Amino acid sequence: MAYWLMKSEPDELSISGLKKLGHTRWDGVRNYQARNFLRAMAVGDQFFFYHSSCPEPGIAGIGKIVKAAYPDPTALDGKSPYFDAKATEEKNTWSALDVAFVEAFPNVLGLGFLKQQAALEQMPLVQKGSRLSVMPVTDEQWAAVLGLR
DNA sequence: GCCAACGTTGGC
DNA sequence: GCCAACGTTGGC
Repeated sequence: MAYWLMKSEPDELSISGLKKLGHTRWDGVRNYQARNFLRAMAVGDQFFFYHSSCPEPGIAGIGKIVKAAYPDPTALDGKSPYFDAKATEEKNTWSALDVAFVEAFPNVLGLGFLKQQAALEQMPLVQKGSRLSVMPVTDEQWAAVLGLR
């Protein structure tokens, strides 16, 4: 089993939103590096749910993968903000997967706080200029974050 | 709203 | 294949 971190704008989907839904499709990823990580995810893998572009950016909880990557339907949907004119039914570059709620942290672990943790300094998340929205998390980093809850 | 940093596009 | 211009991300 592998560990990951995925960013979401809470206005779009927050950890409490995922809790209410139970499970949902994770779609709209339009970056090749992030997409390749999506495709590497297996059913049962867990991920830190990160809130981005909001008043309190940080890790807000945990989710898990319940269905491995498949072609992202939003790329073919002209009404979707994630529509990609170059994508077709036969050749859809983009991937989505299904995730489920696991846990909401009692408090969001803020980005500033995470940056203070020596155990996390290798994470792209805390590195200057990094905009990667899906990234792997090592066993050690996973355990370190769990210890901060 | 600002802006640094990055990824993508497209002319050459 | 280079690289300038542009668009986007995301923290502040």
